[in-house]
Amino acid sequence: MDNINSSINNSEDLKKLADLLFPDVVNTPDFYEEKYPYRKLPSKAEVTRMAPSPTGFMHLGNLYSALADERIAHKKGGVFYLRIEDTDEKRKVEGAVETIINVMKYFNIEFDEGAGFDGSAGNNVYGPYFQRQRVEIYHAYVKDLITKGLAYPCFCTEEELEKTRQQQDADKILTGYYGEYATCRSLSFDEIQENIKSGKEYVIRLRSQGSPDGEIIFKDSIKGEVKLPENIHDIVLLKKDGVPTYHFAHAIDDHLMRTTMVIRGGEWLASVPIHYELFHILGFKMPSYGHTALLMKFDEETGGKRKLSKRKDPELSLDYYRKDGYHPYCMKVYLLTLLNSNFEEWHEKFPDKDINEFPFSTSKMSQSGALFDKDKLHNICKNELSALSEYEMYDFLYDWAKEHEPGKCKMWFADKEKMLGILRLYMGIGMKRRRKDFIYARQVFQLISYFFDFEEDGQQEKDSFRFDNETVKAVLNEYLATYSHGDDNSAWFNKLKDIADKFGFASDMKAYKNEPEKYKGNVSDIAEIVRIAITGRANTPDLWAIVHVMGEEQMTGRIKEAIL
RNA sequence: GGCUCCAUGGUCAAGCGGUUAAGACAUCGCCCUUUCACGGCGGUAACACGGGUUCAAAUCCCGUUGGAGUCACCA
Repeated sequence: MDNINSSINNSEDLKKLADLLFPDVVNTPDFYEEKYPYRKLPSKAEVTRMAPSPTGFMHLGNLYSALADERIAHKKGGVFYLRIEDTDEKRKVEGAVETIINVMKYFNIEFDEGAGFDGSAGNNVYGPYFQRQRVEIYHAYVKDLITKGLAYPCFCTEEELEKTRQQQDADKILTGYYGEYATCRSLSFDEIQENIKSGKEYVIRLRSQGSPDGEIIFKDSIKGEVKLPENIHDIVLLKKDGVPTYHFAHAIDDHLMRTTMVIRGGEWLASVPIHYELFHILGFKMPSYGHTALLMKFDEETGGKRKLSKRKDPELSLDYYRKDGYHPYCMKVYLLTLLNSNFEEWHEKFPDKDINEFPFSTSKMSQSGALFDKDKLHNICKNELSALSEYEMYDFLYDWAKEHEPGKCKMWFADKEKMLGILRLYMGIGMKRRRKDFIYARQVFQLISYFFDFEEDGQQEKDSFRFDNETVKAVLNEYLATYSHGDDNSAWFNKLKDIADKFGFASDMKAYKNEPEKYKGNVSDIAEIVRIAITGRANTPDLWAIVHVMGEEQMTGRIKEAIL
């Protein structure tokens, strides 16, 4: 250990230093190695994790990579756990952990162990899963590193650091705390003791063993072989409050929790050298890493793609999708199609198979960042929703409405049979082919609103008649006069044809097409008048079916109202 | 700026040295049709650029350009 370039180079002084800094730490790394043994899992099973900081804000990108982690763990009987990276007090938001667990639950992604579990099931043997509750573990390892001369206290203030950074910037050299700029590297034991006695605050830094010319070649399970420079920075291991930085906590935790694969956002790729050095210096085996391409968003301002951002893209928050009532299953299908390029094909080939049976693979993950495409999402929603039964749809809508539109929920669900009828009609159940009108809950209720709040003159804009008032009234009066609720679809439509003939509209489309100038219009115009009167819309599903779902009374009311 | 990753239609993407360069979404047209939707058929639309290597390059190499990420006592 003579290449460590320490001013304190006899092991006795190092031991003294370690005891000075961490007098209360008694456990050694060996203790924890024994306490958290390797997991006994089926071969090829992977241990993955989701490790958010407790800001409580989750966006699509989080779900995207969590889904990858979850699939990888669960496809072969592995473990997927939740660890909370709460080392930064400033980020902490009350209730965030619950939010995270709930959101994940909403999207049907369950953790096997981790934060939020009480341990009664014996599934938290690798805990605690909150990093703030693990400081004694980190301290044990840091103390060990100090004993080995691989870490040291640094008393530099933030101002001093900032100053050298600016100087380095001006000199156009690499910024950071390394080599000759790592001034606290060479402090003697006495100097350190003096500083501590005088109450100076300090952090613990890594004594980096990397060389400026060094290169590491690392195999990323998504990106393939990546060449990166060795880390040479004496990065902070423990902040002045004794809490570890992300990098250090990551190395300790993923090792002790026996994580085998880390799937994380591509923004972490650049810090792999740090993690590489940390794992090696600690004597840990590295898990395999997969850095996902970041989910991008089209930026109106710049006209280009960019990473999803929490601050700028609230509409990509998972809450947004929950509020509008996007079905979690559809979201999952969409994310899966982005995640694995062959998923879409597989899903189409085996529409009845549980999507969890899909052979998910990191090698099929995209290299470049995908742009979030709402059109595609909507298309998937339409397809997936059209495959549900009316009862499944009913439950889904009810659950959503109860939570997000409690005021209208009562009205919508007052008559269960009516609602089921509407759903059958709009989903095309019983028809040769299903309709695909539904995208998300809020949109569904907009679509079917005329069954309910028509009279209340809702926000819904009504389509206007394309014929003069007189004609409209005459047609509607005739419609009412001849209407008989017992008519079947074709009898009903024949009456519409009769009305057409009576008022100079063509009842025969062919005849109309041949000589359009001979008529005022055709049956479809008659149907349109009736349709607008009843629904307020020029476009709806089959009118006869609508009338029979809403009932004669409501229909008659609508017509009369239109005649007024 | 340094380092790193990425580059096929508007979007997501197949492609692994020889293809008429798939497919999906979007878009447009036609058909079906009382409107809408569904469905069917068809169209527009791509290998960023420049050099190599090779009989042959979207595919391999180098450069350029472009995009993205990252350079904290944040994760």
